[in-house]
Amino acid sequence: MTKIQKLHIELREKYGALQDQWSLWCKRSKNSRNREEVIIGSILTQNTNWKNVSKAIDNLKKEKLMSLRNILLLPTEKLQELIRPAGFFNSKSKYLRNIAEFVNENGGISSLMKEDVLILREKLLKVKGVGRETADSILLYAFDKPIFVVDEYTKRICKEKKICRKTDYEHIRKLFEKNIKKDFAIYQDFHALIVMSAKLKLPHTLV
DNA sequence: AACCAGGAGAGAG
DNA sequence: CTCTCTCATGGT
Repeated sequence: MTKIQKLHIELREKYGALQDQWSLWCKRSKNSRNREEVIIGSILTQNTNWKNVSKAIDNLKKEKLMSLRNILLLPTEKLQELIRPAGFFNSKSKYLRNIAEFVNENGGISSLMKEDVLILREKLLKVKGVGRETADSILLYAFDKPIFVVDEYTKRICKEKKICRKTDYEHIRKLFEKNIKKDFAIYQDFHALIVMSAKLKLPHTLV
C-alpha cells in the first residue's frame, strides 16, 4: 500500500464521520441546476472563506437567480451587488460571465459532460478566471469526473507526510490519480477529507 | 487592528 | 518555472 492510500484510510477513519458544508453541498443529488450552482460556487470561493461565499450564494438564491443563464442576463451592477460578500466582485463578476458564456456556447452542462475529460479540462483552463484548481473542482464536483483537486491543503499534507517534496500542481495531481482507484466518488471523498483535516487541525498520527 | 480565507492573472526575473 | 502584486469582503 502506498503512502497516499494509507493517508486516505487514515483520514477516513479520523474524519469520515464528519461532513463540512462544502462536501455536503457538493454531494447533493445532482441535476443540471445543482451542477451550475457548484460551478458558480467554485468561482466565488476563490481565495475566500466559505461563510462569505455562502452569503453570496444565498443572495442569488433569494432572488431566484442561481443559474448560469441568469448570470448572463443580469446587469453587471446587480450581479456585483449580489456576489459582493464573496469579495473580489469586480473580477469574479467577469469570471462568472466567462464561464457562463463558455457553458452556453458549448451546448450546456449535459453536452459538456459527454466530452473527453482531458480535452474538457484544457478548454476550461482557457476560460479567463478558471485556473487549475477551479477547473479541477468543476470537473470533479460539478461534472463527476475523476480529476484530483490539488489545493494548498493538499500540498501541505504532501509535505507533512513526506509524500512528495515538489509543489508542482500537475505533478501532485498525477501522483494522487496514479495511487487511487479511478473513481470520482473516491476522489471527492478524499479531497473533502484533506480539506476537513486541515481546517479542524486535529492532531494526526503519522503512519 | 492586522491578518487570513479551497485563487487567478499579469508581470518580472 | 518561481516569485510578487493586485483584487475586496467579512470574521477573528
